[in-house]
Amino acid sequence: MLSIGEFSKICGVSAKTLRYYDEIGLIHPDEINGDNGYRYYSIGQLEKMLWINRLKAYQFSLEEIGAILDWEQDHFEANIYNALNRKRRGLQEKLDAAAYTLNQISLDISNVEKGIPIMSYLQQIEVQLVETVPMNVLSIRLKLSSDHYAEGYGAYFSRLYEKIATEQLTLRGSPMTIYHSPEYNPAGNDTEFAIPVEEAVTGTRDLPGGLCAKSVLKGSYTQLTSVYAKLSEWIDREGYVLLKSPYERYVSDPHYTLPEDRITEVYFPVKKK
Amino acid sequence: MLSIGEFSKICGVSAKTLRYYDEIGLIHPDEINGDNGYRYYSIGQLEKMLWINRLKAYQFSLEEIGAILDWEQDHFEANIYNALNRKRRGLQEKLDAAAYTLNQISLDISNVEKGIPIMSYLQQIEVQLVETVPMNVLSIRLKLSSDHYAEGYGAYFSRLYEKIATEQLTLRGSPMTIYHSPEYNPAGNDTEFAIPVEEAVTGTRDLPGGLCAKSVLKGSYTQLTSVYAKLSEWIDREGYVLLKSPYERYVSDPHYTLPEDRITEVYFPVKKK
DNA sequence: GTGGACTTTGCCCTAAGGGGAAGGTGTATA
DNA sequence: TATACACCTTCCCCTTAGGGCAAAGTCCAC
Repeated sequence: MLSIGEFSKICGVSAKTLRYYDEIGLIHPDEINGDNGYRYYSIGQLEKMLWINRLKAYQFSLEEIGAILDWEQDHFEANIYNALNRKRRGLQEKLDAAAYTLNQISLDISNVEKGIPIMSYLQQIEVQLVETVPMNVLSIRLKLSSDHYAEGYGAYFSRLYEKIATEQLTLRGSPMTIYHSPEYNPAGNDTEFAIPVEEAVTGTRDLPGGLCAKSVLKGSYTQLTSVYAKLSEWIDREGYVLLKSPYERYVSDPHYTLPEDRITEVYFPVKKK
Repeated sequence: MLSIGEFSKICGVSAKTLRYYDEIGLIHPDEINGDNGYRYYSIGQLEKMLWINRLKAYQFSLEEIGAILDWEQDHFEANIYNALNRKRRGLQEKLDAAAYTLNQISLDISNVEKGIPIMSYLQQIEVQLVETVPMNVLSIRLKLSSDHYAEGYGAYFSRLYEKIATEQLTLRGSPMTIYHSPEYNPAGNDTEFAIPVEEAVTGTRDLPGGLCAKSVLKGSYTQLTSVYAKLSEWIDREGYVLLKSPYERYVSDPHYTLPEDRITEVYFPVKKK
């Protein structure tokens, strides 16, 4: 039997952590001295602890790890296979995001080297005043959390496209999303996915036209808030006022376009103050 | 002026977060209504908020961001240049670690596909019983936190090598570290860096030889705890007992060897029970 | 027998907000 | 003008995965 200190040293896990894992039921010492409460771990528990460490390295939460350890033997292989694959996809996404961030920070650094102020890219965003025409759109409106936004984009637009295909409707433009939420909420925003179509059928509604401040974003969606800020600043400076929910028009399909090549139009419906 | 909800929507930051940033002094609303406490943000504050968002994306902590916002104009460029470069290095390291983890998980997945149990790699670790000879070692012993371990390795061994060079000592083997801590502690472990030399001078000590259980690790140091576990299991099964602190011998220099090609020997000084 | 090393529980703390309650306020509409 | 409802406020508790520290008890080697 190994004392908590010995077990700790062999596994590279602090004694505090081992007590915590005992508390949450992840790994209980094989034996606890009834008199003094001293924890004693068996040699055989080392492998379990290594397994926990490995799962931790794969960024499973302790709760997930607890569930994995509880899995029965019979479906273990299929379960772990699925869990590892899911986690791999998640890690890959994080890796891609990190690579993107790294690229961004490198651009900022080279700008600083050239003496270009970091936030000066805002000045490059151009705003025009346009008159949009009314449209008939097929749409779904729902609360969507921002971290599921990418999936949602695919899921809901493809549902709309499916309907357009099966009901043989006539496509009239690029897909759009309209943001109805009064404030930004990471847990879920009131979002409407819409695609312009010719026919007025159930599920379609009229999207009124009118005066809009418009900007075109070339690049990743992470830059969208900058465009929003720029548009807000512009309508304020030019004496306009936001009339209703902003919307975006996706000129390039994100499924077939690299983030840096995407073109997105942002519309702020406005009127003169 | 923008209400907290409007400001929130434009910046993509929740109202809750804005109140929190107000509380910690990161960004105060330009105006607060004295009667009802309503927060009102100016259009001009949008750019500051975008800047904060950008720094957050670069994984600066809110505390760091607060400090950056407080920097005076005169040294701003040099300061931000250094800060961004530091952060870039940090992100790159995280990226590399994530890539390594991703590779590991992929290996595990392919093992599961082949029906090989994930933890079966432990069976591949071989243990031998060896008799080590006494050595004279030049050493430094100190508390070293595990996240500074890699730097420490470089710093302390190079200090030892420098002394060997300046005092013209005779090298007698690969560098080693001896782990004296009774338990693993992420905040700092009692670690001794040692290099065998011929001459007994100040700063050297005798490293007694004796019976050892020994394993050779080929690969990244992240696998070290597995070797420790295997050695512990082995000495228990074979009826030995750990006599004193384990130590490692770095056969390949990590500066010139890729993680997957490194060779490290792990010694557990033992005696028959 | 004693000293020092080891272990126990208990309490508070972390970063960056999220959730929800209770209550006050602004404004569009009937 | 009354009202409904959307919006805003503060307050309090909760989250992850433990770390730090204190007070007290215990083990083992000399």
